[in-house]
Order: sequence, then structure tokens, then C-alpha cells
Amino acid sequence: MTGPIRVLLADDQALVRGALAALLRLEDDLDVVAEVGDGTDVVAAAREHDAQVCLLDIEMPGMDGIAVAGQLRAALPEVRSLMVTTFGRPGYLRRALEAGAAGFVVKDTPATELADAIRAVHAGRRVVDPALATESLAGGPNPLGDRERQVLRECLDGEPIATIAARVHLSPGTVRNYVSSAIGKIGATNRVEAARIADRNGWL
Amino acid sequence: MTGPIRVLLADDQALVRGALAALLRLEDDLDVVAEVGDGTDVVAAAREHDAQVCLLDIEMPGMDGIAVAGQLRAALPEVRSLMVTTFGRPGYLRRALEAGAAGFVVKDTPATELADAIRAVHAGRRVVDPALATESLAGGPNPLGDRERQVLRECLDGEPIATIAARVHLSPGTVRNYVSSAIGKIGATNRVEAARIADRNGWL
DNA sequence: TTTCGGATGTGACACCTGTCATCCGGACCT
DNA sequence: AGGTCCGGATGACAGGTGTCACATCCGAAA
Repeated sequence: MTGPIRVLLADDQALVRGALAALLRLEDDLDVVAEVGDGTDVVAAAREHDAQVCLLDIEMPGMDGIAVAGQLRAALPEVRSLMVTTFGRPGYLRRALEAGAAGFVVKDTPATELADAIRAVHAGRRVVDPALATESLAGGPNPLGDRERQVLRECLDGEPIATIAARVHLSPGTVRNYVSSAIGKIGATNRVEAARIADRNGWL
Repeated sequence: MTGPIRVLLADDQALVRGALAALLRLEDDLDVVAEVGDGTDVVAAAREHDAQVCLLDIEMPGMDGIAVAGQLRAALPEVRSLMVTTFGRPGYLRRALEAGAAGFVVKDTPATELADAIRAVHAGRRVVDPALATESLAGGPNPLGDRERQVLRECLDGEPIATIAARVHLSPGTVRNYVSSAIGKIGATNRVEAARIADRNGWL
């Protein structure tokens, strides 16, 4: 039974979702069996349509693609996840692989290579943007602790510390301590600057 | 001479660019005559390939889609610009229309409607996401002055005021004045919060 | 049990930021 | 010249923020 590869497509933007579907339907050996726009629907849809490869956009509202990959590995281990993302953030790659993704492609790659990546992943190989892989190794692991991550995430939109403290259920002073520690580790001068750097590196 | 509509595609992400091309090639009455990944190349490519409709992504490095639309209107007035963007920011719509765009589509819209939008734009009609249009009217015009915009842009990544002042060639005190004024107009508590709100509304 | 270490909180201090009133120096008009 | 306007700068002040040392508490290791 070597029929076409059964592909599931997950992207929150309907336009690119449909466009990717059109692109993949040009390939004779690929079969787009499902398209979903919300990460929470992926596992159910993959089971229902018996997907073999899931194309997962990382940036999705609700459940992001990395979390989906983790769910997929737990629920349907034979399904292979291929991450597709706009941002080539080193931390993304690391977390995606830890979550069990079989491949990682940024949206800058030529359209012709996507089908090849799907075939490779389906064949059991790993597909990783080489430039991104080296950058991920060079960048080193995430230097932030759990609490520092949690606090920094809230710093992204620049709200005052009091607000953050309330949302995280911590004392304002404690929040400042975590922030200060994170700023030191990252080498920033601000909590906002620190938050943006951490975000760019996929540490949040 | 009513041949197929000659379409130019501009998007910095090669994957979605190719996918959109695949999607549009499914339509018999559309002809994708050029694909470019950089805003600066659009005008030349449009002239060379005699494009009739240009699909312009707004978020592009270098020259953004809105600036390209302005250039197109000046250089090739008969070419119609259809903006395609990830973010449905009210200010984007306003600026795009002011720059002479004939249509405005967000990437959330169903893929099937894109071809219709292209046909409508080519036929001389305007295409605008209705929900976005009302929001744009309700949000009112950009309340920021030129200088405030310029300073707020630099605030986005949270650098200290001294750095911003150096980059803008202004005194730190003056920068603080502009920032303060912008914060007041927007109703934020921070320059970073103000910058984020302004960015979300497309005021930058 | 005792000890240790991590997580959390507090207080003090210096510095950065946001607000405001004010001032200076051109441009422009009469 | 005089007058007005405006972009830019300055200085003072209050409050927020970053840094640091230290105090608690509690669970895990010894």
C-alpha cells in the first residue's frame, strides 16, 4: 500500500492555508486530506482523516504548533510533524524538536522544497534548516529559569510592574527581582529590551 | 483583447509567495506573470512584465507594501494594487487607500475569495474587508504628529531614552517631551505600552 | 533531625522616566 | 523693528524602576 502521502495542514491564516493546499495538490504523490485553522483541532482531525504528515504553523492563537506537536506524539506516535514558521528563532527549533517534531522549515524557503521536506519526513528522515541548526547550537540553551520566563512574557507589552505582579500572583518586589536577574543574564538594560531579545531567541 | 489578467505577486516569504502563485494558477482567467520578494523590485518588474494587478504584502523588509503602492500609482497609474496583509490594522487600511491601493485583503479571508478580489480590482472596483472598514472609521485618524511617530517607532524595542535620542539626533529631554505627549494622546502609562498600542493600530 | 538550597518577600538606594513650566532662537508676517 | 508662532531644549519634581543585601519559609537531601 504505497498510495499518496496523506497530509494535514494547520495554519490559522485561511489564505496561506488554502494557498499551501493548492501548492501541495500539484504534487501527484501528496494528498491534502484535512485543513484546520486552530491548533486544538489538529489531533482529532489527524485521527479522523488518518493523516501521515502534519504541517504545523507555530504561530497560532490558542494552542501553538509546538504544543500540538507534543500532543500528536503522545496521541498518534506514527504521525510525523513538520513545523512551518515565519520566524527562524533558535529556541523554536530546540523546543520543536524536544516536542517530537520531525522537521522544521521557515517560510523563507523556496516553495519547491516544501514537498521534498514532506516526503523526507514521511520517509523517516529529519528535515532541519541547516543555517538555523547551527545558530541554535551557537546560541546555546535557554538561560532563563521558569519564573523569569513567566515574568518576562508579561513584560513584552510594557505594562508596569504592579500590573504584572498582580497577574502573576507575586509580590511586586519579587517580580522586580526576577526581572533584574533576567536582565543580567541577557545583558539588556531594560526589562522590555530583555523581553524582546528573549522573544527573538524563542526563549519565552 | 480580453486575455487573462496579468498578476504580479510580491511577498518576502518565498513559501507563501509560491503557494499563492499555485493557488492563483488554478484560475483560468488569471496569469501570474511575476513573483518578487523585495518591495524595491516591484515597479521595475511590473513594467517589464506589463502587470495589470499587483498583489502586495504590507510587511516586507526594506520597502513596505504601502510605499510600493504609492510608487506604483506614480510610475504606472494604470496598474491596480491589491494589498494583502497579516494584520488587520485600521491605520494600515487608511494609509493603503491614501497611497492609492485599490483593494485590501487580510490573510484570514478564505482562499477562494482572493481570485474574486483580483477580478474585482481589475474591473475597477474597490475591495475592502467590511469589518476592517468600519473599525478604521471608528478608530479615527492617526492622532500622532510626525515627530511623535518617529520617536515612538524607536520605543518599540524598549531601548533607553538616551539611545533613542542619539539615533533621532535630538536632546534626551526633547525626546521625553514627545514621548510624554504621545503617551497622553494615546492614554497609556508607558512609552512602550504607547508604542505597542500605536503599532497595533497601524499609526507608526 | 539538621542542614542546605531554592523560592519568595522586604527595604534601601541610585538612577531612569514621565510631567510640567519655561525659555531660547529662528521663521514668518506686518 | 516689533510681534507671534513653533520646534527644540532645559530644569525641577514625583514616581517608577533596577540593583543589592538580607530575611523568611519550606521541602529535599544528608
